[in-house]
Amino acid sequence: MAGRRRDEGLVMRKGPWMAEEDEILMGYVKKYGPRDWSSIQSKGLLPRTGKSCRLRWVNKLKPNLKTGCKFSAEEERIVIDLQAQFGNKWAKIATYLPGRTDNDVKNFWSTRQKRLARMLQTTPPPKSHKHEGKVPVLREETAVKAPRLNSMPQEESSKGQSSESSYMGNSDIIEMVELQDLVKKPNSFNFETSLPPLEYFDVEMMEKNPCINLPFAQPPQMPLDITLLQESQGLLINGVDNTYSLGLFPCQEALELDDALQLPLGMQFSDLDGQLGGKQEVDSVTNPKTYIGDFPADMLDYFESTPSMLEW
DNA sequence: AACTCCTTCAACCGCGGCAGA
DNA sequence: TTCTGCCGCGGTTGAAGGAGT
Repeated sequence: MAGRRRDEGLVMRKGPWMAEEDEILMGYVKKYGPRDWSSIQSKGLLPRTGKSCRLRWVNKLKPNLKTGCKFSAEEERIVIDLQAQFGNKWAKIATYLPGRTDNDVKNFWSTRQKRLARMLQTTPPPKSHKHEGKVPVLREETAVKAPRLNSMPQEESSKGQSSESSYMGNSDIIEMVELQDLVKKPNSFNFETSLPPLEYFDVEMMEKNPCINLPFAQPPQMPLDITLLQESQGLLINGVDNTYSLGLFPCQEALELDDALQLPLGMQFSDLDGQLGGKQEVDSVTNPKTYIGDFPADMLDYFESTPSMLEW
């Protein structure tokens, strides 16, 4: 749908970029650097607005972009942490993710939010199951401490927060809502105010096992009885409760987690393996040697490059 | 195979901030 | 001080492709 429009007397092209246009734009940036975008238009090099050229460069042509590469677990964790801290400041968040653009982060986040919202609305009740009605969920009796990323600039963390994500605020504390309240009012909760931050749900695990993390889709019939020790609350943010993390755990942590989580009815952390979809997770948990190898390859890129590499 | 629905992502739009005239 | 133009950001849209039926 490469439409055209009149812009200041010139016919401006819109829509998908052609390879020739990319080449011209690359040539311009190579010669003049990524600036003065409007002069590309005024010089008649491309029938595109300066904005469009800049966007194309930033999102697709810039070197070292991880285009077409899914977000790794580590990147996902970083986005979650930073979104909690900065709110929807995608450009700022993207600076912590080498090779990712604000558009990438934004799209990733909205996709994730949609998935979460969908699951929270449509999760079917679990079929016949030996733990039916005894759903392990987190009970938010205490506020969960949310540690900051070590790399967080102090100057940033002392600043005011974005409007919609103030729960990390200056107190450094996420105030989780009382689960009982959610259970009482399954149809009246408000995404903005009533739920624990959506990003703290383990999306992948929830997709595989709707019964595990969704107390409100089907109110449990037994008193909920999982508490988090302070140590595991820290782990919760640092990886244990994050996507993929249950499958990435070395065995020692897994054993400790059994104790920390106080799973109901004699259930052990390792019992979750079956619910997590199979042997691969079991191996990952019980065999520390597979621990590192299970990380997505591109996660390591995070440690290999720095934001400065992307700067001109 | 055909159709529908869903997900992903590239690209556009509108707005606000900033700098220079 | 005001105006103007440019840049960057966040929100939104729509096409393309995949998944499901």
